[in-house]
Amino acid sequence: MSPKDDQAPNRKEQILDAAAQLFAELGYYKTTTALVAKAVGVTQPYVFHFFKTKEELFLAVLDRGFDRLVYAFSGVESPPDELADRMGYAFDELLGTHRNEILLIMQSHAIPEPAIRQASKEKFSIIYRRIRERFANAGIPDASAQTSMFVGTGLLIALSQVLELPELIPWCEPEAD
Amino acid sequence: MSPKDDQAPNRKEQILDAAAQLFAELGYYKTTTALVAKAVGVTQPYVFHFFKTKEELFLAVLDRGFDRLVYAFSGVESPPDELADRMGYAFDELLGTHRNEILLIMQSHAIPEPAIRQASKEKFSIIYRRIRERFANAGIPDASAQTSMFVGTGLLIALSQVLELPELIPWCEPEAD
DNA sequence: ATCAATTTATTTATCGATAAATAAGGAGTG
DNA sequence: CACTCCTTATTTATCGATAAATAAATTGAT
Repeated sequence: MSPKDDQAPNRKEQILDAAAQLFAELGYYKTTTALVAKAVGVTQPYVFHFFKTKEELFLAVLDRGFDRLVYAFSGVESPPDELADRMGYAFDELLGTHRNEILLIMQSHAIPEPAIRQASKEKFSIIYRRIRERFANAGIPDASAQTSMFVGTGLLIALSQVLELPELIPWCEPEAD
Repeated sequence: MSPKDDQAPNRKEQILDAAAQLFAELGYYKTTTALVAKAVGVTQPYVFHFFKTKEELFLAVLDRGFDRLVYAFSGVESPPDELADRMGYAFDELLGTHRNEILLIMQSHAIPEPAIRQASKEKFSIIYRRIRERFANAGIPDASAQTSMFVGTGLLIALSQVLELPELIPWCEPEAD
C-alpha cells in the first residue's frame, strides 16, 4: 500500500472536480463555497478543511488545469511540418475531455485577484515558452510569431465556445456548398 | 439649445467614464457602485438615478466601448494590401486612447451574467462580420480565416497587456541584437 | 477481546462584512 | 412654489470564514 492510501470518497479531489466545473460555469465570484460543497455532498465549512481560502481552492483547480495542458502538449510527437497542427489537435482533444478546465484557463486572466493574475501570468508564460521552444527545435521559421498565432487561436476558440459563436472559427464550420 | 442640453457636470457621462475605468481595472464584481459614485463625487444611491441596476450601467459602458471600436475600424481607409495592417494600427491606437474600454471589451465574455454574455456575443458577432466583410470586399483571399486571425490577435494583445507579458506579442518587442 | 485514548471526518451554528437597491427628504434657484 | 439635483437613512441579502461540537473509526495497552 502506498503511504497515502486514499479510499472511496477522496474528498479533496471531489472538491477540486466540482470546483473546476462550477468555476468554469459560473466564474470565480459567482461560485460560492456553498455551491461547491453542495455539489460534493458535504457542508460548506468543510471545504475550508482542505483549502484555507476560496482563492486557494481556485488556484489549486487552475494549477491542475495548466498541468494537464502542458502535459497534453508534451505528449505530441510529430514531424516538424505537422507539429503545429498536431498541437492544435491536442488542444482540441483536451477541450473535449476537460472542457471546463480549458475554458477556465483561457479566462483566468480576467479575474482581478492579484494572486490569480500572478498565477495566470506565470503559467501562460511557461506555456508560451514551451511551445516556442518546440516550434524552434522543429526548425519552424518565425517560431515566436507562430507561437503567438497558436496562443491567439486558442483564445479565439475559447471565446467562440463561451459565447456560442462557432462562426468565429470558420475552419471548423460546415462549408457553404 | 439642443434638446439634450447638458451643462457643466454631465453626471451621466462622468459616471460612465468612472465606471469604465473601474470596471476595466477591478472587473465587474469588485467594482462597487459606491466606488463609482466616489470617483465621480456623488453618493452611491445617486448612481441608480441614472442606471436602474449595476448591470445596466455596465452594459452602457460596454456598448459605448464597442461603438467606439466599430467606429475606429470604419474610419480606416487603405489600399487592399495594407488593410489588415491599418486596421491593426487602428486597434492599437484605440488601445492607446481608450485602453480601459478595449481591455474591458476583450474580457467581457468572461463575465457570467447572462445579459452581459448576450451583449458581448452580439457585439463580437457584429464586429467579426464587419471585419470579414471589409476583408472580403478588399479581395483578400480567405477573408474568414484572416478575420479570425485578426480577432485572435486582438485577444492575444489584450492578454499580454492584462498579464503584463509583452513577450506574447514579439513583433512589438525590441529585437535581440 | 475489551476498553480507554486519540485521531479522523464531518456537522451545526454563527459572526462580521459588504454590497445592491429603495424610500424619503433636504437644498438651492428661477 | 415647484422643479431639479442630490443626500441621508435604511433594508435586504449573501458570502466567506471561524469556532465549537459530534460521531465514527483506529490504535494500543491489558
